[in-house]
Amino acid sequence: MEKYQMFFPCSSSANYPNPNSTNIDHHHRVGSSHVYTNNFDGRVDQTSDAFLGLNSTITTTENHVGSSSDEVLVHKDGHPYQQYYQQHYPSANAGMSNVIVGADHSSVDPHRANNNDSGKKKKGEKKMKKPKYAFQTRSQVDILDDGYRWRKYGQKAVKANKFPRSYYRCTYEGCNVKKQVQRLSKDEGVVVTTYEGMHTHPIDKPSDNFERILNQMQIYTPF
DNA sequence: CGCATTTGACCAGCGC
DNA sequence: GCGCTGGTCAAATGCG
Repeated sequence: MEKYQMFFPCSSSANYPNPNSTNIDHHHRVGSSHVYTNNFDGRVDQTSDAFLGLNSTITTTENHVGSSSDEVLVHKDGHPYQQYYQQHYPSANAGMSNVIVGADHSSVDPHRANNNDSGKKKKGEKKMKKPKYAFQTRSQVDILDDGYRWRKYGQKAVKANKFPRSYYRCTYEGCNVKKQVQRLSKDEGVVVTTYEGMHTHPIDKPSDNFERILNQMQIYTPF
């Protein structure tokens, strides 16, 4: 079951290509309006403006970093998730051609979320940054069953997107993992799930959750 | 009854 | 300073 967890941004496993680790300290910081899509044939396609309107600010200029803008980080030598996934799920490659996309180190609730509670941030404290990982999938359902239990805590209309963004938090006690789910307005079939933080506990439904996600995906060709 | 969802209010950061 | 936007809170509501 760990293996599922490792693919998601929630594991602290050393096998997971953690963007915070030295493995990726030569990562290439790309413009915030770019997204990398796996092809699993060794290429990493760069598509423009595909980070989904996840934040409207990221679609404006390349070096602009707004309050909530996302800096998409990719591994210098290709996509780490791609490599990891190929290693562990070689049989499912076909279904993964539409999957993600990118990780970022955007700012996270600088005023409240001091990692795990109550929130009040001390004056002068620097913004905390947590890695975020965005999964772009083509799916009829918004919520992909990743095996964890989530509680919805908010929903917001997003600029330039007719679909609202939903905010979820892991319900496991002490676990502060969050995710955002949003459907693309320019392609209603595409759902973007952004994970933030790391789970501090085993998966709740350890069975076949990852395969289930794959089954919910359809092949996505950007153009 | 307990838990999850909805939704308006609130707050902070940013650009102008 | 003001308005806009994203993110969160929390009371109200819904549901099994």
